[in-house]
Amino acid sequence: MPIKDKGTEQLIKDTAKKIFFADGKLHATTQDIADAAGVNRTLVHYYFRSRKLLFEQVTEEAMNELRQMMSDAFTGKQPFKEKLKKLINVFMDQTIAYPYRELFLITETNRYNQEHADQVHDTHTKPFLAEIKEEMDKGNIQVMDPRHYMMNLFALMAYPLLSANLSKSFMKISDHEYHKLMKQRKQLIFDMIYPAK
Amino acid sequence: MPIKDKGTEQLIKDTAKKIFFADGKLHATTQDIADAAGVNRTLVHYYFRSRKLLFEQVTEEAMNELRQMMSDAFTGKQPFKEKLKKLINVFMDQTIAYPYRELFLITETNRYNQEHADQVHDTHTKPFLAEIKEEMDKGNIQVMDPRHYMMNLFALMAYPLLSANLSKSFMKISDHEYHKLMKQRKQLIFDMIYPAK
DNA sequence: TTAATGTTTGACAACTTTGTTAAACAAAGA
DNA sequence: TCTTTGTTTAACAAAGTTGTCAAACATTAA
Repeated sequence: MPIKDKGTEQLIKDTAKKIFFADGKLHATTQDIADAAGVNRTLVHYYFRSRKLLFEQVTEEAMNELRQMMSDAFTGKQPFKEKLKKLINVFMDQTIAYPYRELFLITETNRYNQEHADQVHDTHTKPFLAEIKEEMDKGNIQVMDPRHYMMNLFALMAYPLLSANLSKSFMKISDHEYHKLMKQRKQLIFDMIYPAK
Repeated sequence: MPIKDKGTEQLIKDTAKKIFFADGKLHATTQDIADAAGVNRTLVHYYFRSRKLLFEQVTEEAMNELRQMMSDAFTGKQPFKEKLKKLINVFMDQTIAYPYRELFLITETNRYNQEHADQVHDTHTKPFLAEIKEEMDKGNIQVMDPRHYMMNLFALMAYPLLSANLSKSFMKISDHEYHKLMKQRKQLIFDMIYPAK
């Protein structure tokens, strides 16, 4: 009995992620994905049954990665400052590799009148917000609604990479220069969001 | 001779903008647009010749709006602080009305291997960056690469509205509450980016 | 009223994209 | 070897999307 080959299935999924999350080609067809993966398009249907199911699986896994990142960064007993550093480090690395991941999630939920958009089931955000609140009470960070603090953090991390092409055009920055700027942002964001006293 | 009717043409364009920029439905077809506008799909071709030309026109106008906003906010002799307030006010209002406008521009340029993505021809960004630099020299705002400052500003304004559905899910915020948070952000962003001494 | 011009519609053609099927192929156990 | 099971392919079918056309309709000038 032949071993069920995980190779091709994984290849298709990884290629789809590359096209959606890294290249930002949200309008890619199953043919585009198959071509990029170097396989026959029928295999997409063989492994995933339909385009929609492939999309759902990719979406689901991207959501899990997001949750996992939150969980990894915010469990354990290190001080808030260290957790924050870790979060920025991991999320920025992910966003550099996959700048359009959130964009994909957003457009996919917008696509079908956000029926099942609400069931996210994340258990780590609440403790995160609570820790932010504590840190404000301690006087370590600027006082505001912790939800604003969280939005600011993710905005500063995600948006410049998301809008890279637009920003490069407007500010006339070369690819090389832009990359250099992005590398500086981990530290810069930390300093903005957790200022030295 | 009948007057060339600008009504229907404008209606189609406005509807397209509503679907793309406000609803974030980037995969909308010409049929979707025609239905939403309540007109026959053939009219889309009558007025715009092809789907691609409609898209290009919508893209072009969105880019012009962005440039216009920069120009409006950054010409004149008011102090930097006032210009900044004005920019935040106008851009936030635009982004609340059209949260997905930039997202549309980004995905459309990603779609066709960014051939003509570079020709933005914006003349207001450079003076803007220069004014930021001046303000840093005066000690009024935190010293960093002015381009980072600009990216931070736009990130803080655009991202929370862009990712509203995602944020609402993760933080379990209702539509009503989210709207309230967004209204607070004009002031909050100004305070972050131009802190009182 | 009639002619001219612009607008709107439905029917149809062309093309693209998705999904299905049967057959060929490959690997491994009996 | 032969059978079984899983994998890959090409051909085809179905659906969706875009684009064209001729005819109907509306408005205004002559």
